[in-house]
Amino acid sequence: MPHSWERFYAVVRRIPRGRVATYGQIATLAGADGRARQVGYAMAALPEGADVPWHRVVNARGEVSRRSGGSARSGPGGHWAERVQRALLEAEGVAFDERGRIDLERYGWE
DNA sequence: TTTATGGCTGTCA
DNA sequence: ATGACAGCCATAA
Repeated sequence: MPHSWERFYAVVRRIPRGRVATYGQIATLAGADGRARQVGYAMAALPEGADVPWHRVVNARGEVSRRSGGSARSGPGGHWAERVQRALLEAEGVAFDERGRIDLERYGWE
């Protein structure tokens, strides 16, 4: 696991329970402004069981991004991730609207 | 080395 | 509001 990703993970670990942050935000806070895509990459590579609340990271529209790969594992990079992510957030009190989107004005971090 | 490939994002139609 | 496009740049091959 590349060292550069640790910076992203460190920022994600600071996201408070019940709030969400965008990829771009993570990149900026990690001192890598404009590298949102790398953040997504790092999340997808995150091993299952890592002590990083990856589910609190969503895209700029406040929705859970679709995974492209076909991995069947239930970890961050698998198919089930979308469902798991939503379930974990709802369990923390984050509300999704009928379209599966989060109100960033309300649940956004910072 | 060079190329391809993205859990993205801002802008514009 | 949604969808297409073009930048973005670290990894992997």
